Amino acid sequence: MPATIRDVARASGVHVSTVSRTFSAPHLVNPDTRSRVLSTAESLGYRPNRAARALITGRTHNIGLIVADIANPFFPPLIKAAESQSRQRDYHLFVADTNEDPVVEEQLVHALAKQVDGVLLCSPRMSNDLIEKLRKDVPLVVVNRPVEGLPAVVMDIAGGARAAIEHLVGLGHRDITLLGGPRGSWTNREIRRSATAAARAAGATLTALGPHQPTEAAGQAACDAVLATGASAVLAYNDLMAIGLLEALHERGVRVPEQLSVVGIDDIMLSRLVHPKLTTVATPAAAAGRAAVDMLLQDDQEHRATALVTLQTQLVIRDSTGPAPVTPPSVAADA
Amino acid sequence: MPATIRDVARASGVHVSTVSRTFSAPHLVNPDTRSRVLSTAESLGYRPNRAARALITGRTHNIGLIVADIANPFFPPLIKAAESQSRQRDYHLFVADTNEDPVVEEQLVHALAKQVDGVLLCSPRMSNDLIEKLRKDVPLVVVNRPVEGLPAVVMDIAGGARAAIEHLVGLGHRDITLLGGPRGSWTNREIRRSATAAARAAGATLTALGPHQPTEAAGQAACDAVLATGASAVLAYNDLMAIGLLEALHERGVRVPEQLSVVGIDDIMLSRLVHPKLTTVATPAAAAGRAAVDMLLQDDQEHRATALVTLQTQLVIRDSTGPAPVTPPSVAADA
DNA sequence: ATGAAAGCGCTAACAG
DNA sequence: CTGTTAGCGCTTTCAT
Repeated sequence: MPATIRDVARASGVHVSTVSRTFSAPHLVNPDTRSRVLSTAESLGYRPNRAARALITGRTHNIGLIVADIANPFFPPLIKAAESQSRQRDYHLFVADTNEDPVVEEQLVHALAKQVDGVLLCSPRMSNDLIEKLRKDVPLVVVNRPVEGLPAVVMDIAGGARAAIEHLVGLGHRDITLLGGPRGSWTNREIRRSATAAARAAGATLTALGPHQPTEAAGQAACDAVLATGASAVLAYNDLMAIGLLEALHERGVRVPEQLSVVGIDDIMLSRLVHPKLTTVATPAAAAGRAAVDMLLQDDQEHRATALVTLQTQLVIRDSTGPAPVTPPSVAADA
Repeated sequence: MPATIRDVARASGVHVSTVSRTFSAPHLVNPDTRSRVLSTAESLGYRPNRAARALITGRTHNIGLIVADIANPFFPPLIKAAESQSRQRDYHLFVADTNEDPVVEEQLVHALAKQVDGVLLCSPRMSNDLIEKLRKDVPLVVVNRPVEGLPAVVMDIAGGARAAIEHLVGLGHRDITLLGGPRGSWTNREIRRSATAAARAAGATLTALGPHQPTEAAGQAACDAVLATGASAVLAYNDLMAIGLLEALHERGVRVPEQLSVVGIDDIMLSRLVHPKLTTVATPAAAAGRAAVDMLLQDDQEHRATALVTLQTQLVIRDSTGPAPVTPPSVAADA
């Protein structure tokens, strides 16, 4: 039903190859012919079939984007930016959700491999070994995790976590709890490593909890465990967990930041809308989405293969952090 | 480089058509042959090329999803559900963002048309006429808007708006402001129509403001205009705007709900995390995403063409609504 | 500058 | 049940 290249050829009295060239190599065709072809194509409503083109060129002009959870507020800005950047370069974006499941992650890469020119693997939970294997099937760009010899865009999470710990120590906190994120998350390991080092350097103790799902519910559920540590401050794996914790704290009558200081990571929109406004480490999700697309589409294969882009993070101090209390919060809560 | 059907045929000593059948009509091939083919396919890492298949079958097994703004918290749950439902039925999902621009909307439908078996048009801003035209190019399912003769899934926004107004009237509010949403939104028109009727029926006045972008910033910016109406209650186009309004109100020292009651629509995750927790009309975004995919993939063309699925909404009363004050808020704010 | 012909990977009759 | 053949819509040599 839709017009094909043949219809256009017939209607404009040239051969299909000329029509083809008109679209894929316009400079190789006589201006007059070109405009004639173009106008009949226009009038027939002809649009090249990308799938057919892909069959022969090997380039689909599609990109796959795989995320752990579309509904996790960290991802939409990243997805939006990646989509926008893709389309600007005349690519379409497949979006797929793994539900935090590494097995689904692998299936998705395989399923998309033939239909895309590359896959953006965001915050993958699968092993590095598996990533190494999958890259044989399809060009990969990894987001939120460095992988040896593979293009990746990461954020300076270590710097962010350090800044957060230093901020807390500066406020007099000496016992800090780390509310850990999901198993398999590079970001989680990075936070832990960096926060531990920063705490030690400052003579503070850091108690790590987890692993946890990176959700508000998990943050809420971890409240008692957090209080049990007796710490006066918490650094959470992400804002969602921090916000869940904030809620549970509110229910239990623990005042933030008077009794307990809370720091998140990500700076999702929510963070400045909750009460108290969340102190957090801002991560440039949109920039990461754009950068990942750019890396994938970069012509220079050599350069791309080894590139590691690191995006800066920034501590945003709001109202959920304050001076360390004299009395630890678990005791205060009992009072 | 990747194995083709031909490689598999050669390696398993059968013809390509047999391999093809093994995958697309397994019951037509001898069990022994089948398992042999399957295992060599497995060992070669063969996966059917969907694009090539699409070329001949005419079915891509892809679906397009077009939304106004991926980062608008209303959409991620819808996208997630649509993606999950699609994949369960062995379809992949293209996601595209129009930035609330009707022109981009049209371009996207065209751009995706050849690559998908259908497009889910979510909260379209384009005209009905244009939708009618586009349906000639590709099967369409419209979400959040009924279109004559086209499959659509809508929410009972009218019922929700009525419930909201009745809730406010029941609290003694007599002057209500409607904080309008974007031009071109069917939902916006529906809210306005229904809220107006409900207010009239209850002997209350309703002042409509707008159009506005459906964003938090717009809600914030509209604060003064809202106060200027002298109303004691506000129904906003969506939660995002309501939350923006809440913020601005807080800055101006107007207490919610003591001085002004605020109701949102959507029940995004944010709504129960802001302070005060937002009273809102819950809309089933995830169910809509699933339903839309189901409708698109429904075998029965006849039935599909005329189907209109209406999903129920529900008023969720939280803390942003309360009894009408004696003194209107604009005066109180001045005091 | 344009035409002719081959073929990308696959499916779909049609034979056998 | 399996092989043969044709061709989906397009690009790309290779001629002309």
